Amino acid sequence: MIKITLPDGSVREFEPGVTAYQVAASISQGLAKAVLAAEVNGEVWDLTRPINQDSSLKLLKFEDEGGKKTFWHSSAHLMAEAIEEAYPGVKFWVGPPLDNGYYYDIDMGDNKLTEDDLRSIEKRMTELAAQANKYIRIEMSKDEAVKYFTEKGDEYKLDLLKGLTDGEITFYKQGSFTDLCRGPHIPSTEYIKAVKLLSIAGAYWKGDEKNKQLTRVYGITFPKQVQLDAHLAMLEEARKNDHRTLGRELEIFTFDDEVGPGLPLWLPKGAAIIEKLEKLAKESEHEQGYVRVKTPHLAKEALYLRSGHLPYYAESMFPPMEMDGQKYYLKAMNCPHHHKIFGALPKSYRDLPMRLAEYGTCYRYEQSGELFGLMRVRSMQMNDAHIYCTKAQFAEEFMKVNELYVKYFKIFGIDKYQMRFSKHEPSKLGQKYIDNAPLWIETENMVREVLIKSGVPFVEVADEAAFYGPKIDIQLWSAIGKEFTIATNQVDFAQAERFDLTFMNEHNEKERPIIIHRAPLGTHERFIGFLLEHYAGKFPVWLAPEQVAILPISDKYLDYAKEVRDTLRKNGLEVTLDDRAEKIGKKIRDTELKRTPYMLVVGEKEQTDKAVSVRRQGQGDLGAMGLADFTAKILEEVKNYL
RNA sequence: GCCGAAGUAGCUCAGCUGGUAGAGCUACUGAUUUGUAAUCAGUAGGUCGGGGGUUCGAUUCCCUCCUUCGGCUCCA
Repeated sequence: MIKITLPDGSVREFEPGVTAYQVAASISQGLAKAVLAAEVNGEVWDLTRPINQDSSLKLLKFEDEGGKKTFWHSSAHLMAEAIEEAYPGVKFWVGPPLDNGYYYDIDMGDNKLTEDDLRSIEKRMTELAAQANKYIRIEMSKDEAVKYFTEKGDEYKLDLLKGLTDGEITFYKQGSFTDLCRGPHIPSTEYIKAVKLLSIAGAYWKGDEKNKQLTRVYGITFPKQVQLDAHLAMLEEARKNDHRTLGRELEIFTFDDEVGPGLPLWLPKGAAIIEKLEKLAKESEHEQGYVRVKTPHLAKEALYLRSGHLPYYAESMFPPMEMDGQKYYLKAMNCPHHHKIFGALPKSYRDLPMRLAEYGTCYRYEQSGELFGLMRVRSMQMNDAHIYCTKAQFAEEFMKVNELYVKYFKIFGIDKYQMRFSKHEPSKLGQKYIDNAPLWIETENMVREVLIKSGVPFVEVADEAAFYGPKIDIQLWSAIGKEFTIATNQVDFAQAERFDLTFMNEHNEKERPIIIHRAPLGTHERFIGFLLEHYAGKFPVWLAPEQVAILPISDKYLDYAKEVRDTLRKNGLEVTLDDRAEKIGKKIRDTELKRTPYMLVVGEKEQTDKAVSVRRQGQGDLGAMGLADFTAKILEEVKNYL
């Protein structure tokens, strides 16, 4: 007998060779029906795989992460079966589960998939699922596997086999489809009741754009139709919170064909938000001893040759324009200009740390396919600053930048983010990264030490650094689940030398500063795009582009309404007056939809009492209040970033 | 840039297999003077993304360019 330990700590005894399914069945029939896979000693297994020794066991249902992943992985195989059946001879690369569904990368040969084809594949998948075919695990030696795929002429699976050794090669078969696969899988296709294929896309083989492009089909499945319906409804709902939709509805920004792709136009309300963000940043930076500078939007080629951007970054820059026999580039970043400012006057160690800040506008030639609303644009204004400091000051300066992040994220109520320590990739020195291995290692160690000391959780990722040094990126997710770097904090050990930047130290010797590039609020474009989604358009009072709307009951009270408006405006608030000849219900409805935080209803009573009837967006009527009291209340909220 | 899809009024969308376009909201005008999520009536608004082709005739079919969307690659 072997001992099976369940997550609640209870131990049950079984004959060796017992399967997780049998364990589930011994507990209850209902459980046995719902369970999809099992975690055996921390590893996800097929339900039908025999367990031969004492083990810990966790039964995974669809609701469990591992169960879901297994379910979708098996669904990918089911889709592959339907596709192979309809298009014999197509070759399959990989078909992994995702957080929401799965995909399979396929070399379709000369076949092309259309949306209509997806519908018929879906239909066939449902039919195949109903056949209740079992997913059968087959162990195979490497020689056998190589032979199988050589005969099949499948170079993709042969390529996968290269990385595998004997003993770890398994195949899975369901119905007519057999695939090289490590598994695990659900017991049978009959669990898959609801199928939706979401999209067709091209995906480069192994993610390298020099390779052939395969056809990637995205899909999602569920054990119940109602779950699929709910999922699709949720996607629909998420689309309503997409910053592109909200940006249009709330009149924040627009794009125009004649201005150009990726070049957003900020409408007055968008500009109002920008003003407030800048105010916050400028005040915060001022407190931390930053000084502000201003630099032009272009510069001669020589500047970017010196900075190293041209060799490493040219593809992302707009092509140069010729003037007076010189090439000029639109700036893709502010640092070279700032370095020139640092270098313009001799510096002493007493001047350091020197923190040069600018909301500089940069232009980057993003590939057309990458443009994405405000999140990925070609002109952007960065919450930029460069800190020039000594090695001894580095840790403290770096920590202070982190403090800024934390302060900002608290104000904005951002709690779901990931701090990513982006490192270089040694094999790409001299191509993607400046060729100085020891300096990379030294700097990365320095950054890691500071990060560990700061106690903020972070992940390390290779091959994500800037060309001049490692960086800390803050990753956030958009309403529709796209991941973005919102903020960045970069260490630069290369440019001080390239620009020959020095300061005189205490011993009357010239020394190079370390440079920190930092942009805690990223760019206005991406940050406001993110905020739109984060707040679902309901900006807090301090940040709202329209903070108060005054809604007179009728035009008899317009004079008083104007008085209220002017009083609030004198206090620096963004106020509008709805003087349309509409009924109050209509005015309220329209203002609610604009997400204006405060509505002030004014009529006979308010005029007599010098008062306002306050209505909070999303909350309803808060009752009447003296105008002076309301002004004090809202100013207090603004002051506290509420 | 690559693979796939789409582009009709300011917005959301309708327009069967080719016979030069329609609704709701918005805007404007008038009436209504209104008390916490839509008052009524009228008016205006589109070289159907641009260009070219096929056709007696193109929003509809074909080509091409532009833009947008879903991905890939890339990135703040």
